[in-house]
Amino acid sequence: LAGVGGCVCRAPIMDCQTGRMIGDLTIREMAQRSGFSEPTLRYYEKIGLLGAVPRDRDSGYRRYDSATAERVEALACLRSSGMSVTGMRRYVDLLARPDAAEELRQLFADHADRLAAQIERLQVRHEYLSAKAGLWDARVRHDAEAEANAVTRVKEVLDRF
Amino acid sequence: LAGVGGCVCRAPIMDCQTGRMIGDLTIREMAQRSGFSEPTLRYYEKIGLLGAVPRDRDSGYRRYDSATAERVEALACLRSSGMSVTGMRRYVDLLARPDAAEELRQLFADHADRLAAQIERLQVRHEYLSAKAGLWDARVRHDAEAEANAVTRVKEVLDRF
DNA sequence: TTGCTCCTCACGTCACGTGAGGTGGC
DNA sequence: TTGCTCCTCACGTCACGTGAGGTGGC
Repeated sequence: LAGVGGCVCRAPIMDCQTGRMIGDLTIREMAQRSGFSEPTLRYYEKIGLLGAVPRDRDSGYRRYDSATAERVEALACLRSSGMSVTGMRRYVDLLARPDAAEELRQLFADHADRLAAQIERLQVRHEYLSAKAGLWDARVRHDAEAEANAVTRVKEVLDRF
Repeated sequence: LAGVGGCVCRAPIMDCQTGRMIGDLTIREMAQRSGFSEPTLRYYEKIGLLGAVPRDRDSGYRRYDSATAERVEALACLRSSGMSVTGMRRYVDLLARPDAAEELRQLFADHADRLAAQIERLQVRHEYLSAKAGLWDARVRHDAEAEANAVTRVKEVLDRF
């Protein structure tokens, strides 16, 4: 993609080298970008979360265009904030409705809040893990004072759960 | 528990009102503290992750003492940083060995790093979700300028994945 | 020919969730 | 008696993962 330069048009354009539309992604690329595995992408398509994913004329292979890729990335954010597949299906259904802007706003705002709360919990857990690492480090070094301090630190973190 | 006050001893002591050892937790309390569901706690016990959970003499109900509760909380931190059940079993096995301090230090340090990386990714996803909420908010308000700004913001966040 | 990526379809797996049927103290 | 929490055990479910068997361009 780098070095193509000079193209300022927005319409899809063919890459002379690969014959693929520039910007379209293979399933492997889509998996890496989104964090979903390849089987998961096929699974989501099968159960109707992605609609019709475009295919390469010749090979029949999936080609994720920018619209599909955008949807996949939105789903990845919702999934990683703890939304179930049922919840994602609800999102996709809303997208198909022309009058659902307010519901969509609400859905994203809710999930942003949920994710923020989850991040806070994970930060406490992170402090716990590093306190535990410190504790075992003190034990490895046979440093009784550091161990006592680490024990105190672990207990303090536990109280924050 | 509040109002018991005045007790500075460390040994378990019986609560006159409930007949339970002070500090011991029911399965419901353990579930709330750890974030695991009750079935999950029973499941983990069944597959050997918790060893022998103490039982109430009379009722036969589970009573999570402080040692068990500490283990459950450690497992909760490892689980929420993405460790599999197999990984948690490895942790439990290390705990049983007297010479595994270095491995345990490494295990916690690794998982602290992993969790830190995960938190960073989630923060980007959070920005994406709130940018999307802003986008749909602009659409609800029919504010074309805000919508254009929101589109830009969403694209900027996407580039950070 | 080898190696690589992709395909479909069926079955397997992981980590629980649920529900039936039952107990024991206020 | 009712309501509440807890129990065991079997089966169900969710969200994929894996593996067999096959294709198509370098």
